[in-house]
Amino acid sequence: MPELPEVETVRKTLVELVVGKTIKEVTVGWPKIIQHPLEYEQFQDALQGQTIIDVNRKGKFLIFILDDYALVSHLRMEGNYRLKNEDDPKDKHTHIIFHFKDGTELRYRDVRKFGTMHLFTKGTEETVPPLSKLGPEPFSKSFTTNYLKEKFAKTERIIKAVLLDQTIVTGLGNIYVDEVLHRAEIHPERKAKSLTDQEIARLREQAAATLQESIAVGGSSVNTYMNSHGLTGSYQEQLLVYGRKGEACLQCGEQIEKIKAAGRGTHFCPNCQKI
DNA sequence: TAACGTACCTGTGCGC
DNA sequence: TGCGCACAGGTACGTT
Repeated sequence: MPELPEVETVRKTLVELVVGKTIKEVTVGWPKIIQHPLEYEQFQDALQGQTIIDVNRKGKFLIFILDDYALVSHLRMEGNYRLKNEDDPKDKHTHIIFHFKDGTELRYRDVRKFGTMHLFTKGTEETVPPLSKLGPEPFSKSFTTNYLKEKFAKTERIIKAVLLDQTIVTGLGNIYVDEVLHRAEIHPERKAKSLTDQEIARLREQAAATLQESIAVGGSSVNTYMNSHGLTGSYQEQLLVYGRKGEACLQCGEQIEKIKAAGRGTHFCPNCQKI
């Protein structure tokens, strides 16, 4: 499932593949993916003749910058983009196709149809949801120990739930939250407000480091994620706890456990991460 | 208002 | 072998 490092990898490849291309028309096979405007025909009409100027990212959202619009795309669980020629065979899970004037097309494929797209007038996209609700990214200047301390003090939730909350910190998903908590030696079911200053500092540091290390190797490729070249990342080889239930902890040798926390499958080492 | 539960989806894996 | 069910998970929205 794409989290911040995977989305960043997709963004980089999209910049190489589609910047400068002009959209001839758009095919929408599953209208529910288009969240804004409400009528998908308006989405199709607006995109006709638009050239892709850049591809940005905020948290796990991709932002296609066009002449007059910004297309905000979330891949959710299994969404991915592939650049194809118009005569290449179609796949049954391809739901949106951006046909370019040069005969190529950008295909949005999403087995579970969870992904979303919002089209806004350029310049307004950051002022409305979903982007306006996002908190800072783990490597932004505003993501400080004091910022976290303030947020944690105001909630009764466990740390796992708080780190998954994109309004607190954007970019972490289930995999990286487990990894960051293990690296910071914090039990996922600890109340966020119970963390010491030292633990919060460790958490902040590990969140930034984990994501940066993953971006450097192209993200992780758990399950079905692929970037737009059809290539996979390699960070999954460095995962310390996620998907390793019953295996030995690489730090201490204790068996990795899997529980349900914040409604999500949660992996941790009961020895390194004591409650 | 905060926190929790559920819906959205489909492929996969497991048990019977 | 084949069927049916539980599970996976990010976010929005409804409920408590």
